[in-house]
Amino acid sequence: MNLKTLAQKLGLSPTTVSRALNGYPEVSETTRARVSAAAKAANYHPNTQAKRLATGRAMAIGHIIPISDRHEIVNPVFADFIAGAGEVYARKGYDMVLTIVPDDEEARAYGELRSKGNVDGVLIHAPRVNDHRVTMLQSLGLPYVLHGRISGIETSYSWVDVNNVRAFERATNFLLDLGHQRIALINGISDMDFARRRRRGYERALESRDIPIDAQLITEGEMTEAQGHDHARAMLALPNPPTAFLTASLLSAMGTRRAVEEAGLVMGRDVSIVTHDDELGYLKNGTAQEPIFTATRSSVREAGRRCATMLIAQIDSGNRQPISELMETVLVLGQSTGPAPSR
Amino acid sequence: MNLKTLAQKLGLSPTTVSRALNGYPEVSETTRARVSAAAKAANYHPNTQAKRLATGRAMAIGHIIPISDRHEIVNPVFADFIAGAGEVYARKGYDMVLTIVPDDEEARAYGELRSKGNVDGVLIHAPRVNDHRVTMLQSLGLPYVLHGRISGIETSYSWVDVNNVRAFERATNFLLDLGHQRIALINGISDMDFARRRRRGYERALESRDIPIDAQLITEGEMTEAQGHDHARAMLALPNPPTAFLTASLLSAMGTRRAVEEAGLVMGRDVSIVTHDDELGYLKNGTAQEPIFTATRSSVREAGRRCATMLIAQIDSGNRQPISELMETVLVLGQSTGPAPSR
DNA sequence: CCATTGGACCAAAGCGCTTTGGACCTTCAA
DNA sequence: TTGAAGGTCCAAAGCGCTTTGGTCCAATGG
Repeated sequence: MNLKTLAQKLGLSPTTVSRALNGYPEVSETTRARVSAAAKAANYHPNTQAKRLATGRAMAIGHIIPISDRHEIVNPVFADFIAGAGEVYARKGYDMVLTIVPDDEEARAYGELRSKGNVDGVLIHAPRVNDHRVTMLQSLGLPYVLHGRISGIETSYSWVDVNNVRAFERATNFLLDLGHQRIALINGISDMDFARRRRRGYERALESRDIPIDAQLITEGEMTEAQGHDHARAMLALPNPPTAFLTASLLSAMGTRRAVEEAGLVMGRDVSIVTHDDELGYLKNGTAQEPIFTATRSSVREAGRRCATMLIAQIDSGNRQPISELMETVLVLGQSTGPAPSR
Repeated sequence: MNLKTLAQKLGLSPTTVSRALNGYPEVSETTRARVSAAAKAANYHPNTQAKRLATGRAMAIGHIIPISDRHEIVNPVFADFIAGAGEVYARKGYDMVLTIVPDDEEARAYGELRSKGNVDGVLIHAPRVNDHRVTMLQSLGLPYVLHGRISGIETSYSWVDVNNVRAFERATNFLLDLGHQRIALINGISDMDFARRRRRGYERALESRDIPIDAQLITEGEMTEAQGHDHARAMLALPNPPTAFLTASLLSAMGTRRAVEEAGLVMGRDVSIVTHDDELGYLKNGTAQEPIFTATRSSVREAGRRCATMLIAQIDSGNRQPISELMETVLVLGQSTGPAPSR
């Protein structure tokens, strides 16, 4: 079933049918009703490719996922982000196009997406410090929104981000207020912009209380359970071990807890843990009422929604003025923190 | 830059340029070389929409992700599967189109995808018992491949699946061989076909040794850390607690371990755990050499690759003959299992 | 020497839609 | 009564590609 046959069946021209279905004013309400009824009855949906070609709009948003041996971007956070963005796309009639690409071909992939014209814009994941993608997209003229920001770049761009500095500054202050002096940071990969910002927040809190920063208490890496465990275990074996941990993800926190318990310590009494919680769908921090870990919380799915909304707004309006949105975290109290143990 | 201007620049007709770039024989090798050089120099890529319209092929595969409050399909397994499939798509020049849809609109979404013509085929995730999607797709005439199978359906269809029955039968036998008699199964949601099959494997092993199946030792649910923990804890509190657990995912296994340790027991000595391990990128079962959990292992990313390969083969060949592929698991030995404790 | 073959190219139609630039008719004000 | 205005519809020209059905010319075989 295509436009032409539908039009014939109705005794109308394709023009009129198209206009009726697309809500143009120059068609009487009675025929519009007739047309939409017939379209529904025939289960007619305009061919996407034809529509795209005619309008010059792909009605699709691209997500490029680099894949490498060293580094996993296909992570739980990504899945939830996608889900959030996808909700918005579906509502707005956009498709989501995912491209998996070896990370050394990422630049080429953006260029191709652009020149082949199969997306109207792209969403940028996991920006790194000094990330080159923004300047590349700028020169390509392809609309984009970043999930995160890029330290050390001067061009302005559109982004949605969590206030990571503030989140980790607050979390650190919270632990300091509980009397902890030896606070460890188990961070994400230092190359990642968000990790850099979290560290800054952590350091800022310590500095403001004149507590020296101990490099031994700061580690970074892929945010897995094993990482949390291994790093925490190593730090707990120090002559002067930390009494509190700040971790960058729930998985790291789970690993940290395991190390704590293996050391014969009790979480929340001997050792406190504060983590960042992305509110992933299948990886919950206890229940909403009773969190296990004290955590800085911010829904990554909601971030996905906002990124998508922002990008579509930019595309639809044709406005290339960079805009941005900073999401604040909440600090939820769980069972993993308590006053620093007295020596 | 489009075909016409490129052709003009070369002093050729669009026909010839198109043919040169698409490898048709009726063009001399010298002009072909000239054309492809010019195309590369001009960074020319044929417009996807136009190509699709002209060829009638979307060069895209759809994945429909239902989303609901009760049930999370946007899970870690999904992300890795997507990554595997996406690798293949990229290599073959296909796009991956993700559609996030409220689960009560899933059927409509398939129909729309079909009639709007934006994909050439779909990959079906997480089939449930008596899943209706296969019959629907059959009647839509849209090529598809299932990741998993559907118990209780008689029509034949194409699928890629892990031999879940065998995997869990072997795992159970392994525990039985170690002397365990009280073996618990912490399963995925019973509505899921894979969960049904795993249970069957578990029960089959027990039956073959005349060990009664104890309903108290079988639970099901979303495969999260919390589920593993809560279910294991409850079972360990039974008057006659299990000495071994079979879990359906690494997260569940981690939760189970936590419950074991909370109970003051030692994993691998007092309580054994065998889990299924999907070899997720960011959620590893220890290292390849030293697994933490004894596990039935099968890469879900590889399954994604095979599904994609199979689907594309079907689409390209036009062959609608159902085909299938059964992947066997390996049973890797970790530190989580040991002989049953003597009373 | 002529008909045939095959190699290299091209004009034009078509994919299914949108959109421009009318056409036709009714209504209304002057 | 007439011209303008407005409402409703349509024919046809694209969008950028592929593909059908050629043309033209050189080579080849009888």
